[in-house]
Amino acid sequence: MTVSTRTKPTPDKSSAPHPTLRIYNTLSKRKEPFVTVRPGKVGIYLCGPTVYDKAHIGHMVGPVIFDCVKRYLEYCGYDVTWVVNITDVDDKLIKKANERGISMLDVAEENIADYNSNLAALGVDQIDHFPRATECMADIIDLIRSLIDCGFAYQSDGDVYFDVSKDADYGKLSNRSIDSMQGDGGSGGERKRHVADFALWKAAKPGEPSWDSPWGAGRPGWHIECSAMSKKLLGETFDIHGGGLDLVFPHHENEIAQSECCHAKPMVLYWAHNGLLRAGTTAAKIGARTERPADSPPRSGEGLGEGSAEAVSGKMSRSKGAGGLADLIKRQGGQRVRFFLLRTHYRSTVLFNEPEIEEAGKGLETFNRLLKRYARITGNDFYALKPPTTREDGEAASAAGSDPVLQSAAVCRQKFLAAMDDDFNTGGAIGELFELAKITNKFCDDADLEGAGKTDAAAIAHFTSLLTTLKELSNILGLFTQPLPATTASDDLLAKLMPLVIDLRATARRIKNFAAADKIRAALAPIGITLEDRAGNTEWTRSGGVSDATNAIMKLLIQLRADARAAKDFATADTIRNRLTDLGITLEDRAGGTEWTRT
RNA sequence: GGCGCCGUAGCCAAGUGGCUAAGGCAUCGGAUUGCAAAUCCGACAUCCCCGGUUCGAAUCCGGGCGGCGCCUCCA
Repeated sequence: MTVSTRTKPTPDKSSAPHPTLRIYNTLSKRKEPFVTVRPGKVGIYLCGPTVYDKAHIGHMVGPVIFDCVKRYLEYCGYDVTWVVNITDVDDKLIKKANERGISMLDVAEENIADYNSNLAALGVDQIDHFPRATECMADIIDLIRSLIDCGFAYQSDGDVYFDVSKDADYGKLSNRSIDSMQGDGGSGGERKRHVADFALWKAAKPGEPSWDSPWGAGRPGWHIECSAMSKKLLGETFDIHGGGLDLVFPHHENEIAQSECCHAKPMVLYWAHNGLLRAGTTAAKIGARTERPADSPPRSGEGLGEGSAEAVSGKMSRSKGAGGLADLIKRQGGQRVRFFLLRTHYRSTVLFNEPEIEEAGKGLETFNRLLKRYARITGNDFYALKPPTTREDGEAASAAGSDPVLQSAAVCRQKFLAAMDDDFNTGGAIGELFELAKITNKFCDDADLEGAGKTDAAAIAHFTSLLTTLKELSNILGLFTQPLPATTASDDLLAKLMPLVIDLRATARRIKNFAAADKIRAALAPIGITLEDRAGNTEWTRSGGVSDATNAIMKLLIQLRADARAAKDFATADTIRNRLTDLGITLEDRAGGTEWTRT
């Protein structure tokens, strides 16, 4: 019955196992020591999006984790090639194109642009190849022809189907048997020999985009493109194949069937599947004030109406109303979203809701403050530090010091790497990053680096060493790789107004008018601005608060000027107006109040 | 029905046989501060329930209860 001649993976052709790294393999359902097909080289293939609509946050889980996987493997000394495919031929794309009266390609281009900008915002910049199905037709057709020649596929009325009964191993990834396959076989079921057979090539229907083939005009089935593209770019057997857990069956099962029947050798050494996102059970989200007791069960389907941007509970998928990734990034910033995704192990289900991202953001601020502290103390830029880029160099650098503080940093580094070695446990690794931040802050405090210790060259050198280790490790996670995005035009004005506010408060403090000083600080709080008094100056940060902080600050300044005038403190009132004038802002006192304009 | 995952503090989340069960958020003390913020110090869980294996289990096995995914397109 079966003609499969496949052999088991051949370890003798693989590299020696990495001494410490283990990866969970969906195929074996256990963690395995990491070996590669070719010594020192790693090929990674990740199933990318079908670009029929804008991306949602669920599409970012795979890219973010594999971005870290590549960074880590390169850090460990491997030469990594990472491929993410784009499916740009598909029923849904055709449907969307027809609805909008544009071509399938235009739909694809639009959504690829959206996908790419989302990747960029999350700092995913390690992808080497973005093959598209429409650009690989020749490879796809070759593979189908080869499968027909070998007897694993058959033509049927312009379609071509894969014959699962010829594949003895069919079902090994998703652990199911052909006999258990049920259903009517979906569209084209009557043309299949077995309900589990799946299309390799679909005959064109009138008006559909199509390509010429030995079986007539048509287009490829969903699964074949991945077999063809991975073969083209990574070879017949490659190292890691990733994708969402929801792709295990049928997509990856069918990829294995196609590739292994065609090549008579294993397709992939490690199947690595990321967990899926689930919408959180708390309702809090923009525009929806509904509160629900924490122990009250979510009701399926709630909040999925037209106006709802996100599902209240349940799986994150387009059909449930997930979406608006670009808006989410606009609100929260890409770094927060990346950090949020990395807090949890990639194989876990992630409960997604915006308050959780904000909570993650609070943790992130600990690091951003430490980076600013470094700049404040040393005058140097954290982002310009040049840490070791390989595990080997890092090992040598961290072994150098005998100082107890540097020793404890070395322990953090080791635990961090141990976590990454254990199936890329980014959550555990981030814990060590926090530990390292605490050690570093404590060192600053103990050595009084913001005071008398500022001139202690040895202490500053240790401080720099600690930050360098932080950079070495955070680079692996793709965090703090570059300064946060530049401010927008309105933020730009805000940044010019704040020194004036801070100066006014400083003056009040100098003359011990703490009531006035505290009034200013209290007024900033609802705007989302926090002040931090340092030796010599005051720093401010903004998070959350009102949307138009600039306008709120202007209102505050106008009020402060009015207060000063009422108290006959014309010097302060004039200072405010003059400095605003210098910033290009004109105040106009009218009967109903003071108005401001930008010139 | 078939296949599979999960249940650790108020919340998020590491740990999957053995030192005091990481870390974050929140909360409460303390140091510091004019007061704050930031930072540091300290407090805060015996791991869903029952039984079993073991010198020893959150971690392995069995049985419950609860939540979730796939089996149709999905990252």
